[in-house]
Amino acid sequence: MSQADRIITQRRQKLADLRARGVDPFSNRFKPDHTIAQVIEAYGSMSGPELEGLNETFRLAGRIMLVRAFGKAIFCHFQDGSSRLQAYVQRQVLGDEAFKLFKSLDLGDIVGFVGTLFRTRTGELTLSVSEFILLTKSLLPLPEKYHGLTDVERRYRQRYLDLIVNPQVWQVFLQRAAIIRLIRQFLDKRGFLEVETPMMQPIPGGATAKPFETHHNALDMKLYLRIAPELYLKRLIVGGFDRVYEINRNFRNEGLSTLHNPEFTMLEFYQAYATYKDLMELTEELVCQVARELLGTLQITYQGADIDLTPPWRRIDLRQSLTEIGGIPQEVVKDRQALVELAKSEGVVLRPGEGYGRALTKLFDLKVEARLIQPTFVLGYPTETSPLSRKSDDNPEVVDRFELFIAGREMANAFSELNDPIDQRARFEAQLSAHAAGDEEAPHAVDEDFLTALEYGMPPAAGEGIGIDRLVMLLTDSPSIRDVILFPLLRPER
RNA sequence: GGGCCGUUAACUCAGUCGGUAGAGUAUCUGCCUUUUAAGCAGAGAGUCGUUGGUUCGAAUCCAACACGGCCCA
Repeated sequence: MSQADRIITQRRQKLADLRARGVDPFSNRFKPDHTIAQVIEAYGSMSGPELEGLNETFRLAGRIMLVRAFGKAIFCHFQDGSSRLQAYVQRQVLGDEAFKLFKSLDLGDIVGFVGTLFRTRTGELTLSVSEFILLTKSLLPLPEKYHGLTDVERRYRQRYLDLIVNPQVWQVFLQRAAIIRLIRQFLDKRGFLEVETPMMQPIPGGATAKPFETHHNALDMKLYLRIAPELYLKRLIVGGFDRVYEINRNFRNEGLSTLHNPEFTMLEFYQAYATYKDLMELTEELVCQVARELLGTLQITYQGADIDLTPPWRRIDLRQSLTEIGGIPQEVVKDRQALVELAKSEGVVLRPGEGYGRALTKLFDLKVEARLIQPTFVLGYPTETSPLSRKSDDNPEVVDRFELFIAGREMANAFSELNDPIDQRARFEAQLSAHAAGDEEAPHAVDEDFLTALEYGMPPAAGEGIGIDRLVMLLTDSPSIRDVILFPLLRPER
């Protein structure tokens, strides 16, 4: 018999023995009156004599993580969802039978304890146990007590195990929740209304990406998981909600990487009577407020790089960045033909209908993006690659748009919204021909209802999307998007 | 899709020139009432990712495949 089978057999035997003795191995008759963190918070600084003078019993519950057993006494550490505490169990106190039962418990079992607080010889706050009750028998052995679980694949596949044995992982997800909470507070305070718009859409719009397809049986219709909420949020701006936001999942049927998960969380918000310039300031304030509240500083370190979030952030024109940062001579950047040739020589594949604009943004991805470590707004995006953005009043070839880069990656994308329905229709139709020419990322149909909404009149507005997962990566110094998503997509095991 | 790396006991990892499997933790047994990855003594525990190939002999060399990681597209 393999060791694994043997351990499972032993534990199942213990389970049967417990039942035979009338002990419920999955009892739910114990209510803790404190969390461990509450106990540490309230009593962690008291001296031994002060603790013993308390004359108070505590009811605590948690999973047994470490055991140091002697002949007639046992020390163990147990943890709940807040922290970890030592318990001291003595035969003299519990009696022979209960002590023997406790000795038969395994690492991983969940137990309720009743006891008083004291300090051990080494000064550790400890619960002196007068009673205990088994709450859940664990049938599988935990990973090693010291190294925890390091196998990256298992950590992602069995996140519950990762969380049990690697408490530092909690921190990231607690911080993730805090970041989202802080963003909500920030936006709520500024009069933004949180809304929920369809995740299943008949025409996937608002971005260029390959969508997931699904099917609704009763209506016998094809639906797509949304690639962005944009077109629905703008309908709400038409409807009169002047400030709206949504924090929710988008789905893109693309590859996986340390920066990409097929479902990811996006904040999108829209503000009537604002421009993309207003949103630059708002973005600075938002990110800085979150960083200050979360970390207490604007000087952060990401994977060894020092990043200073202090505003104002650098603003640079796309073309200028190609020259100043990407090292492409100004004459080449200005020369449409020469730039397209350069892009091709760098391996960029231009599809029918794509030209100078696409070459600009692709060369930016190749030559500039990774080098924008400090927060930088990039401006002057080509109209060709920005089908939902308002054209610049000064130059119709570029749009009123920025992207924000921090730590060499895109963190946000924002623009003044195109609210001219005639222009919008023309741009949709250009996308349609791109789709017909084989571009799977372009929408397959014109969203007529969205155009109808625009025809009723959408007030001038600006909108922005911020990738929450990437923001969380930045603020928690996490190298992979899988470290900030509880259950990242993995290929099934065979 | 391409390149590189990884996959050995339940966990964390060794394994030299190709000679037939090791440690620590965990588990089980015994001793032990202030331990801190407790200690001491003993025992059991393996489809070396899978499939083929080379060889007298493969965890080790070769190939394909699977899953994962990093980088690139």
